[in-house]
Amino acid sequence: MRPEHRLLKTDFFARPAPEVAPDLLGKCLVRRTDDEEIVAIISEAEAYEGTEDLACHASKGRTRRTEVMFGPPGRFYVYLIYGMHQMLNVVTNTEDSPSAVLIRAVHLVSGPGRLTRVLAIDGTLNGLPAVPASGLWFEDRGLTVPSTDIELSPRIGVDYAGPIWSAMPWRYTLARDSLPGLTELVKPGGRLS
DNA sequence: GCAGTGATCATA
DNA sequence: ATGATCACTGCC
Repeated sequence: MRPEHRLLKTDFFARPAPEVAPDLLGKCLVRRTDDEEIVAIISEAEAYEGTEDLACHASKGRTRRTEVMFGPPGRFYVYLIYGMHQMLNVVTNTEDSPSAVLIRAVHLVSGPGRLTRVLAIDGTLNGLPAVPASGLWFEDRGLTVPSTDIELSPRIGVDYAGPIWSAMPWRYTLARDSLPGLTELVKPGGRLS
């Protein structure tokens, strides 16, 4: 990791999910396995905040699955959905407010299920801290996303949470127009690579 | 529009 | 033990 590739540390994640999620847009998700290192620019994220938020798994209480969200921020919350797709979240806020941000899309990959497949993410990462030693972490590579490039909309697939929580505009998407310029920056040979 | 696929959790 | 419920994707 080069000096200007700043690892996002615990304090970045120790805030409410609706603050962390938009700040993650334009940040990099870096995956290192034995073979390779893959860098992906986060282009879509959703906030799941606390026990009040009926769309948040933590609203069901503290169970074996949700245990990670009740722990310290900056750890991965990975779970399997529909028997097929691994979902990648990073735990946010404090232990008083179990919350997480779902990484929904990265540039050139769409959908939170496809991105975990591409990045070789599965449950073995669940509960691990987002640091290089885990093989998966977040970096600030100097890209700044103006707030005008961030689109807000309701979270996907959470109608069961009722009218209030399902309508909450906690899905943050990087506007399509702002993407091409951003990828140039992290390509091999690009200014920031 | 809906099948596929399996962990998880409440109910018993 | 059993069954319902999924923060999804791809093919019809």
